[in-house]
Amino acid sequence: MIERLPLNALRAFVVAARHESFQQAAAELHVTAGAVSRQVKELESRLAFPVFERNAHGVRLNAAGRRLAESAGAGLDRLAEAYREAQRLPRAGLSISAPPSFVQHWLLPRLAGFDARGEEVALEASEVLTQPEWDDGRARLAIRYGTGPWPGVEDRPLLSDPMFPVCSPALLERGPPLQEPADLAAHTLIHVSCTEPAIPTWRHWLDHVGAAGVPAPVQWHYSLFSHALDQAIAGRGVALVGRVVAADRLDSGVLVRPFGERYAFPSPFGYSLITPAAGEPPPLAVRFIDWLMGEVARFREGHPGD
Amino acid sequence: MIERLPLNALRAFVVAARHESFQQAAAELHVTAGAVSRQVKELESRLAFPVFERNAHGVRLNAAGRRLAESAGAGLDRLAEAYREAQRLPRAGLSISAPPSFVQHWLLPRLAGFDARGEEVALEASEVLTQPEWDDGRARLAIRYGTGPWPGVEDRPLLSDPMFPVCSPALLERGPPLQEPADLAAHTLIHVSCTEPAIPTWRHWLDHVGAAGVPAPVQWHYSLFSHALDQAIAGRGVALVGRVVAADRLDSGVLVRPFGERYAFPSPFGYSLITPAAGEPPPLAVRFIDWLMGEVARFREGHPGD
DNA sequence: ATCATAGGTTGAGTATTCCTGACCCTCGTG
DNA sequence: CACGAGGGTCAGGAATACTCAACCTATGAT
Repeated sequence: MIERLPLNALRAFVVAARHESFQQAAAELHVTAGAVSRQVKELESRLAFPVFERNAHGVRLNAAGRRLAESAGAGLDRLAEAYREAQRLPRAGLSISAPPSFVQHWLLPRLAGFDARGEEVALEASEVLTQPEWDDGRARLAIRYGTGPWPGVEDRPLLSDPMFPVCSPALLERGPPLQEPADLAAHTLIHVSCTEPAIPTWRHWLDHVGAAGVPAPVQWHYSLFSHALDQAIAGRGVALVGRVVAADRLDSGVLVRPFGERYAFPSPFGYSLITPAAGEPPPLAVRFIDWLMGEVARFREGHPGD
Repeated sequence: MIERLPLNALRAFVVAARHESFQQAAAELHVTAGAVSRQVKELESRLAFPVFERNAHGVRLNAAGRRLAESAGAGLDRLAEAYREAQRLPRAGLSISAPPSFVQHWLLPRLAGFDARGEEVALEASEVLTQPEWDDGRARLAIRYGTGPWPGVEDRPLLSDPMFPVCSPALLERGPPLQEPADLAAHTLIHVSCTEPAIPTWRHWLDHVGAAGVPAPVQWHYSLFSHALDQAIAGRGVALVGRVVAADRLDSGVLVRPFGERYAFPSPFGYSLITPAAGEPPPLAVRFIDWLMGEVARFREGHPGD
């Protein structure tokens, strides 16, 4: 009988039954209300009886629908619990979650120096600036960009992240003069935006360097530092970025700081290593953390700024 | 979490786990072993760990797989039970299961005479010659073609079904002579086959009429009397059929009995009305049975042969 | 050593299912 | 009358599931 179960229709129904709303069920299932409507219709067709009473302002379970929702819901909950438990099973390997630009511009270039000794390491680029809700059984670490603190987890600050303008050498040489902050008014400004939480903007930076009266409309907004860096390298403007992701590009010369070491904004945002508050980290995680701390120390030596 | 469950993969896995065989799971699920293999692979990919140990001669659950199979299986069983219970809920209407040819050639032409009074009647053509396993909550009747008895249900014989040859009038007039059974050797024979149970064949008929020595290779086999009747009407040969489904065509003259009323084979197969052994039939079912018995009586009057 | 068989795997393509977007409906409210 | 809310459905597209065929390994028979 299992083979004949209309599983997708039953799931849509159970969620719709719980809400007594196709709209809310759709939101929970990440589909449109039309999709829920169809699935419920399909179920009613197979059962040859309705499960909802319908009227213009919504649906309500009928008696048969309620019975089915209760028992089918129990089955689905059991199934979900089984799956969740399986996901939490401990397994070999390491799972690391870190901001995409950090991964690309800081972690990956150094990661070759870490010897996983044949164990599986999963590197997950994650744009969220919140602490992760780990849901698999792999040993897990997260590197997060934010202001901290990070409640409920073990929080180890890695690197502070002062912010400053960067641009391509060509723009500096051939573009409008760029010697003082006021000169930025004649340039295209590139910014990395994030509204929640609000990372520092050009406005913050200008206020900090005493150029509060300088108008500085930003023409370009990007959600990733990677993209802002790429556009700056391409000469399309001056980007306000953090030193961690910019360091290698500055070292290599494809980006320059137009005002030299001056005018760094001491951003409250920085990178932290987050680990679960409880439990003994497995050896692979311990080795990774040791390696990471060594790289962080090396970076600090080569780029004073904390 | 329910929205993220890979339901189809979990179902394939649970069945494969029960059998510890993708082949057997495939058979139960009515798919190919390749489909089961893919679903299990998909599940393992999402969980990031294997659930089976594999070798060349088959699969075996590993410990993690066993745990998941047990709890997920419980969830699916719960879901299946909920669905089954819903299917069994009593509902208005009547469900009638009957052989396709009987429906087409006997029941439908008469059914206009039955007043359902606005209630829903579901007529299900069913080729199976076994007693039905009713699985929905509608009041249910079945008409079955067979030899009986039908254990565990209430069995009411309706019509016996002597078998005899029929052909088109044109074939009789213009074809090879067809006056005695031996003449059949010069004709194309049409037969309705069913191996389980074995309904009477031309061989049985010839033996019965004392023509055991007459060779009679059957050129055409059909699984439905409908098709055999149609081919006979089209003049493509002589069909051995039962009187119940042939009656209307004989009455209308599009088919004739080449040997007249002679040589009817008293087949042990006949039509029976089957109802559940327990429970009080609802009024609609009672009315339908009364109507059916009336039609059966009328048929018997017009076509002596019991 | 070769061949046949069994069970599982996978590439490529097709079939089926599921979903979306847009437009429609009824009902209630202002 | 207009608007909003919630559900229903057509038509088309996206995603998933499946099939078929060819492949693999291991085992047993010759």
